[in-house]
Amino acid sequence: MQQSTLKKLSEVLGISISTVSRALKDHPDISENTKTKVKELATALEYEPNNYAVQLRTRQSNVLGILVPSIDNFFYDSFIAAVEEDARAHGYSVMIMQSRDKVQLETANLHLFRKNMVMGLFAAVSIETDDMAPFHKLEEFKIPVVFIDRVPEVEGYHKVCLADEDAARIAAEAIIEKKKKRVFALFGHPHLSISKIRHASLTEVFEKKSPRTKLTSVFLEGMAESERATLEVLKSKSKPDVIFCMGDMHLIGVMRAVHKLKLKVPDDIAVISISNGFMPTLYDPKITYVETSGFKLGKLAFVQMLSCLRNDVTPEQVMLSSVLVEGGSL
Amino acid sequence: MQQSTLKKLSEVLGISISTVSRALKDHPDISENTKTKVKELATALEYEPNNYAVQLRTRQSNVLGILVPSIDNFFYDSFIAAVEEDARAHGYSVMIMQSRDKVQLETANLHLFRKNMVMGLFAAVSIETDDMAPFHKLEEFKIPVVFIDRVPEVEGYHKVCLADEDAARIAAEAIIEKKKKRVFALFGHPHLSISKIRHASLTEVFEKKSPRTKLTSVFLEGMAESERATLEVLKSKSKPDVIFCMGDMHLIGVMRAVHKLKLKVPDDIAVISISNGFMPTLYDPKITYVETSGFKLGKLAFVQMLSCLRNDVTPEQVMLSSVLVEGGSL
DNA sequence: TTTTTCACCGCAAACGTTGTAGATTTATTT
DNA sequence: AAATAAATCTACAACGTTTGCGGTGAAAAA
Repeated sequence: MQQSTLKKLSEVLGISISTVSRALKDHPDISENTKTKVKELATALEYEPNNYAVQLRTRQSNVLGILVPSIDNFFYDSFIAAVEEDARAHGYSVMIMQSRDKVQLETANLHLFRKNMVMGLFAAVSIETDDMAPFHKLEEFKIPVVFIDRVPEVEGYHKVCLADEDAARIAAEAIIEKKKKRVFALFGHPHLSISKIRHASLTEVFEKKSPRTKLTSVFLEGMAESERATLEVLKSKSKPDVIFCMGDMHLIGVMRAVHKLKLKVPDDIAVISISNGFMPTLYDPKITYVETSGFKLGKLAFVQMLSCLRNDVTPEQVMLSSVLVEGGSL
Repeated sequence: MQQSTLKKLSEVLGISISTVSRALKDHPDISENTKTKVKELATALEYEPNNYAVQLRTRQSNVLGILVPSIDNFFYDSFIAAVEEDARAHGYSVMIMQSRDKVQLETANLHLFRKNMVMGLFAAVSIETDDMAPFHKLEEFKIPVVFIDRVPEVEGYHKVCLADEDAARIAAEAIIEKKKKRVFALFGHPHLSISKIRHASLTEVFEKKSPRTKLTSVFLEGMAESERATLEVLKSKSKPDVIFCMGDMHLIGVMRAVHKLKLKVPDDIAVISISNGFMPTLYDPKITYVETSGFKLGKLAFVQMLSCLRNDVTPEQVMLSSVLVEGGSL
């Protein structure tokens, strides 16, 4: 089975290729008569413009890139789902790549994005990322980059992120409200701004509003580490009365530790997390969390991308506000 | 900033475009001398072949399509992660689309895949899918389709799926082993072969090996439905002593119901599930499950795809065997 | 010396599309 | 009727690659 091409259509109708092309695009130069004839044949022969030829000619790929640490992640997959949905609706395709938190893979993927001439890129930086040069390279090629969630700390980039400061503040205030005094807080990799900001905000709120609260912070990745650290601290004599989790992975680890020690939530130990919203509902009682929706972030990032593509003047940074969802674990 | 092209390289070196092209591909016609000169300049000028031009010329897109009901799904996202990984390693890109379980979207996406000339497609059919014609269309264009997980029931397709029959059998035998007598089993949409097969297998094992077991089966989608149904049956007088869940979503719903009624697992009620392996570890005690790894399925599907692409003779259907992972909920 | 052989390289035609500029026909004006 | 204007269409050259085939020069064989 062969592809239909403009040439084929033109041969059948006995008119030139350019006329066919224009007829299909409703060019004013073409008479209504031939337009309808062309269009009819086009649908009959299931003509589809060859994307690759179009792109070669117009240098418009209509592909958007998404670079995330990993696809199989509660937060990023809902982000992707959101972007994919909107992209499709606007005639874009998406090309997804994973950095697996390796800067080497990240660079390789950026390279691929450039090679495939994506028209724009959504990116969450890897943990290892230090040098922004590979990203700059894209901008040299006029490919706008919108950073999401894990954004670079320095200025000069488009960023769409969660209101990290806010989220941590809300959590801190909820903890203070409940008169908890010994907080154990788990954060992600200290290299990420997202961790730093949340940590700084949490610390600050306690210092200002409840200076007598004892806050112990740890920075670690993944659920296994979180479980280990939590077990340790829960068995120590300065046992906390509330645990704050920066993300789902921390929460899972924490809850495993809590289960292992047969502690009751929230009586023996209170728990609060920042989360996409799914994980917290799996426990009993449901975990109280500050919502940070990947889906909403995707929607927001997409409008930002659109205005970048249109070369609109855009705010450099937009934030997605957060809200406290009470579960019963605090 | 401009793209480097063969033309540019050829102009700098004062040789023809074709020589440059061949030099970069180690064509035997080209002398070592010019080869090295060309290659050096190419790296210096960061030459990258224009994908779209290559594809236009060679009609090889090196893109593989993945069509799943949704990306934000424990099973499919690990499947995607696996395929993406292997694809990248073999020089393919992947293009991911979601059917959202709507046949209309599915068809539209198949169309897009064709338009983008993917070289092969991994597909899990939507719940609504009845007519296989849109898939046939792809094969008319010589695009091999490898169905995964949710595969069509009829013959004549490449299928890579979980050993559904096996998985259900293993679960049934585990239940019999524990001398449970009143089974409440939740399955997915009755339209999907995956539901039918698992249901048939479970039923058969009980009939053969433990005819006195009372099995109540329901077919429903999603966690809310599962929760509702479970609550109902747990409150009824013929309360089951074990609940079988066909998938993670069922499990979550079931566990919510169990939590609501403050039942103890496994003493008040035992639970067993078929799962990717992540969800079951979140509960306390961990849920006993029959493992069905999306990641492994992805790896398996990829080799199947490779042999399809090579036009090897291939088994029509390959299965991924399952294994019981004991948690403590049974 | 002439012929053959080879290693090396260039020409030119595709792939399917779009845009510019010009060609043809038809309608309108003088 | 001739000249101008408008409507409709066509030719052609790109975009960057790949590839069959033909051409060059020099070395090897005659």
